[in-house]
Amino acid sequence: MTAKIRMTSLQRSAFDLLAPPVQRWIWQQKWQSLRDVQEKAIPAVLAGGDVVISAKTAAGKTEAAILPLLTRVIASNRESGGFAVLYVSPLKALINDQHRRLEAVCEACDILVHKWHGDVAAEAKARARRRPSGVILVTPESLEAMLVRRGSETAYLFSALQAVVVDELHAFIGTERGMQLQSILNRIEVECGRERIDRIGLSATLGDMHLAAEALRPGGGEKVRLIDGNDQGNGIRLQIRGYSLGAQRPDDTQTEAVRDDVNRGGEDFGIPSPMADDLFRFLRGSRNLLFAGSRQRVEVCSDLLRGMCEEQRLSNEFYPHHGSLSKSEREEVEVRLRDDPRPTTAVATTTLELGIDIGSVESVAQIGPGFSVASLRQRLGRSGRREGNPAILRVFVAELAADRGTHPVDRLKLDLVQAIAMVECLRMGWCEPPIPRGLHLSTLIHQILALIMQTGGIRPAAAYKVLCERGPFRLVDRGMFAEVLRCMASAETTLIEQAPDGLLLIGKTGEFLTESHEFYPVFATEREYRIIHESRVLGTYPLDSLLAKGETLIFAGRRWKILEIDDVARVITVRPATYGKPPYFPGSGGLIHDRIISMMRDILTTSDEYAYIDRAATAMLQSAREAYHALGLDRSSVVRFGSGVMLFPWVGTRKLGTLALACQAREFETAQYSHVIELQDCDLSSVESFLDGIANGDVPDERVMAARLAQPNLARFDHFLTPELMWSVTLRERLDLDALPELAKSLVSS
DNA sequence: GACCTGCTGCGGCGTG
Repeated sequence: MTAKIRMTSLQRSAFDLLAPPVQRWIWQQKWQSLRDVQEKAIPAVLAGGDVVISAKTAAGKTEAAILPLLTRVIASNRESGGFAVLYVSPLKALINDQHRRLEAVCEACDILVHKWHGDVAAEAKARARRRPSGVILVTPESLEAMLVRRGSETAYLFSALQAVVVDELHAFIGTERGMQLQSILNRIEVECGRERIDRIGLSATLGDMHLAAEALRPGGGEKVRLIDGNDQGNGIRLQIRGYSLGAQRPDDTQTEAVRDDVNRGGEDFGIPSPMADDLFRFLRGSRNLLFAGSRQRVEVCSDLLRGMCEEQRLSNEFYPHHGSLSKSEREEVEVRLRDDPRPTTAVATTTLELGIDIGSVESVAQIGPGFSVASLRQRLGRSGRREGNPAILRVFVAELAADRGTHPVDRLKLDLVQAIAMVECLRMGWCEPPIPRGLHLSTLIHQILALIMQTGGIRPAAAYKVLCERGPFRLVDRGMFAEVLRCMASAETTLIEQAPDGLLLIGKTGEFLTESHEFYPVFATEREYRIIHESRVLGTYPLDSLLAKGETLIFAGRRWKILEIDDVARVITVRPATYGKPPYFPGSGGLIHDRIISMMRDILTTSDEYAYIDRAATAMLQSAREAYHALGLDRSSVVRFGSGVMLFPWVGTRKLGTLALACQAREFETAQYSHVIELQDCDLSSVESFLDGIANGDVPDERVMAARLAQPNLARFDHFLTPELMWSVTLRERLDLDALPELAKSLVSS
C-alpha cells in the first residue's frame, strides 16, 4: 500500500519509464521523488546516444545514469554473452564505494555488478571473465591490461555493451590518462565492430559542457546530449580572511637560532600564528576538511594544530592526508571522518577533492588561493551536503606585512587578489575549460605498443586509422606518426620492429616494457623510499631527498628520528621523537588560467567591495589598490623598478612563460614572479623597442626559445622521442607563440 | 608556486 502512495508522488515523471524491478527498488528506498538531474537524464539515457550529465556533488548522478541503463539491460533480455555496462572510474576507492552503492539495485534487477581493479582477487576476475554479464566497474589501467593480455577476447567481452559510463569525467579531460581512456574506448569499438557504443560522462565540475562533450566523444561532441541538473543546494557561506606575515619577525640572526624550534615553524611556511589560532578556533570540535596546498604544508599544519591540541590538553583532532602517506594511514583518517562521532579535521592535499565517501563535513578551509576555480568548486562541494546546512568555505591568505613589502610584487598582495578573483569566478559559475592542444606523443607511443600487443601485430596505416583518425590523437598527422614509428623502431630504442610483410611487432625493449605490470599506466612516477616504523609503512619519500641518519622528520602528522636509511632496499626506519623537521617534496607549479589573472587586474583597477572578505583582507586590498596606482600600473603595464623594468602582462602562466622565454632569447636577464616578469639592468627604451618588434611580428626563433625551456615534467615515454619531435611537443603543449604579438601590443599600448 | 592517479601472471612455498 505504501508503495502505491509513493507512486502517486512520482507520477508522470521519468519514473514511469523505468523497468518494474528498478521502480520497486526506488520504492524500497522511500525516495519522495526523483532528483532534477535524474528526471532529465533518465529519458535521455533511455533514448540512446552520448550524454554528459553534470550536477552538484551528491545530487544522484550515478543513479541518473545507472537506473535507465539497468532498464535498458532488462529490456534487451540478454542472459550473458558479454558485459552490458562498462563503468570507468579514476580511483579504486571510488569503484569500491560505487560497488557497495550499486549492489542492492543490481541485485533487485537480477543483474551482476563486478568490480575490477588491481586490488580485486584474480579469482573474482577469472569468474567474471568466464561468464561476462551485467555491470563492470573498472579503472582505465585494468581495462588496458584486459586488452593487452587478452586482446582476442575483447569482442567476446564487450560486443554486447549497451553503454560506457565515465565517472568524474573532468578528472580525465586534457590529461595523459584521459587520452589513454579515449583511445581504449575507441579500440574497443573498433575491435567489436561497433560504429559507436553510447558514452555517458558524469561530472560535478565542468567549465564548458560543449568542450566536455568533445572530450567524451572526440570529433563528435556536437551530437552529445547535455544534461545540467539544477538542484538547488543549501546555499553557500564563504569568507576570505587576510593575515600579515612577518609582522613581528625577529631579525635574521635570531631567526637562524630558533629555526629548529618547530613549535613556531608555521611562519616559515605561510602560516602566521594568528592564522594558526583562527584555524584552531574554527575547526576544533567539528568535522572539517582543511586543504593546505602542498604535502609539506599539510604536514607542517597538522603538526602545528596537533601541538595546539596538546597545549590545551585535548585529544588530537587533526590528521594529515596526502598521496605520499600509505594506504592504511589515509584510510584511518577516512574511516574516522565517515564513521566516528569524534570531531575530526583532515588536513589534505587534493586527495580528498574527488568523491571518496567521507560523509558530509561541516566546513571546508583552504590556505592560499590555490591553482584553479575547478578545484575550489570541488572542495566547496564536500560540505553542505546535509539537508538544511549551507556549504561553508573559508580561505586563509597570508601576505607580507605592509612595513616589509617594498618590492612591487609584495605591495600588490597578489595571493589575496587571486583568491578574490577565484571566488568571483566561482560565483559567476565559471571554471577552467579543457583546452585540447596537446600532441601527447608519450601516450601515443604507449598506445602503439598496446595496440600491437592487443592485435598481435598491425600495419602502420591501420594503426594510424585506429589511433589518430578515429581515435583521440587527431593533432598527429601521417608524417608525424611515421616519425614516431621511426623513433620507436630505431636501433637505439627497439620498442618495435617491422616484419617483412609490413606488420608492426613488439621489439626487444618493447617486450621488456610490456611484459611488466608497470606497463599499463601512462603517467610517470618517481622512485621513492618507504618510511617504516616497527614494520608499519607510514608512507613514501622522494629518493633524491637529503635526509641522513639521526635527523628528525615530521611525517604522517607525527615527529620521528631516523634510525636507518637502507639505500638498496629503499627503506627509511624511524622511531618516535619530540622534534621534527618539515618534510620536503619536490614539485613544480601549476598553470593558472588567463581569465583569473585578468580578473585580478579588474579587482585592482576598480573600487568594488566584497562582502565576503574580512576586515584585515579589506585593508590589504585597499593598500594593494593604492600600490597599483602608486606604481603607475593604471597608466602603463611596463614600469621601471630599481635598475631594471617590470612587465605586468596580466595573463595566465602559459602566456607569461612564453613572454619570459622571448625576453631571454633576446638576452634580457629575467626573473619571473607569480604573475610578473622582471627584466634586470636594462632601460625602458630598450624594452619598449623589443616589445614593439614582437608586436610587429619579429618573434624570436621558436627553437631558441624551446631550447631555453627547462623540461622538468617529461611525460613517461618522452625520452624515446627525437629532439625534433620533443620540440613539437614543447611548442604545442607548453608555449603559446601565437599569443605573443597581441600580448606585446597590449603591453606597449597600455 | 602543486597535486593526484595505477598494476598481470606465474612460480614457489607453507598450511590444512
